Amino acid sequence: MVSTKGRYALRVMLDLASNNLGNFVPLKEIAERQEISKKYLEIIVKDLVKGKMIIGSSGKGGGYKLLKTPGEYTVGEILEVTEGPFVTVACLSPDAMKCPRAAHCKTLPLWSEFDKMVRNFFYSKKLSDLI
Amino acid sequence: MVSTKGRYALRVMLDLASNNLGNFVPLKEIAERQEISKKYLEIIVKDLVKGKMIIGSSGKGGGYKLLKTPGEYTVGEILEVTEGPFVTVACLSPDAMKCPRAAHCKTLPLWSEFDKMVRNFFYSKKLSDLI
DNA sequence: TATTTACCTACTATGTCAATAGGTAAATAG
DNA sequence: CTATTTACCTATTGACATAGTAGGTAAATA
Repeated sequence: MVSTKGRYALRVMLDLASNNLGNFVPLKEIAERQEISKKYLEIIVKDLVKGKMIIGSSGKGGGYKLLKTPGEYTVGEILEVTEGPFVTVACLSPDAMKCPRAAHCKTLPLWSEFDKMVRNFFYSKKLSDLI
Repeated sequence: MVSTKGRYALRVMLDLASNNLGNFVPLKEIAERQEISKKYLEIIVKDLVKGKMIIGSSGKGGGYKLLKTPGEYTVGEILEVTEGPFVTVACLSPDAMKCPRAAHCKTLPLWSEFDKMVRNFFYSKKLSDLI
């Protein structure tokens, strides 16, 4: 299940890509266009800044801006920056304790294959594919 | 994210498929073999019974039994019976209020395509593929 | 200096997950 | 007919995540 955080992040990135005239775009404008609470978006863009997806500038004339062209972003990296690593099953989480049943678990290969498919799907979609 | 409920359900079904000698298998045995709390499994098998995946019989000599051959179950139906319908994004949930942005939403087709892929993945896997 | 913007810490209501607790009803073996 | 075994039932709980809100400070510009 993809949460609002990841979905909104993608919409922010798309909004910036569409209104990308080289200028900084204030979050207020994005919030209005996307009809999402500005307060909540603050949390999300913070993650995007930390993950080097966008850059922010304070003060008058400030706002947010993409760091690369829309073709250079994948949907996968945008989602991972905001939602954490793609792990559809706890057994496959990097920080999960090693399951003693893993070696002979009949279901693990299924989850592993699924995980791989999901990752591949999102990493093969570019931000520019959605414009 | 697939929860323990769905994962355990799949393991119960596989356990029944492997110990399927036509007899009823007591939950206690399944719980011991799978190293899962019997109490928690009760909730899960209840869903499986309600979803017509298995049948239960009380009293001595009782337990649970598959209703069909392992080749006639898909992983998808087992997961849906225990975890509810496959919906990776709230916007696509059947009981979600219709989003007014849906018509011109740039991201909706992506989620829709993803959902379809997930569904197709799990419905093309048979229980017998995991034995 | 006033205004606009990002950026920061903290808080909260609601819901889901992953169980646990303590029973009742049904079926069979002796 | 009684004891045992099994499924089946309702309710509760602690921990955590989700989806925000509240109220500020710092930075940059006009």
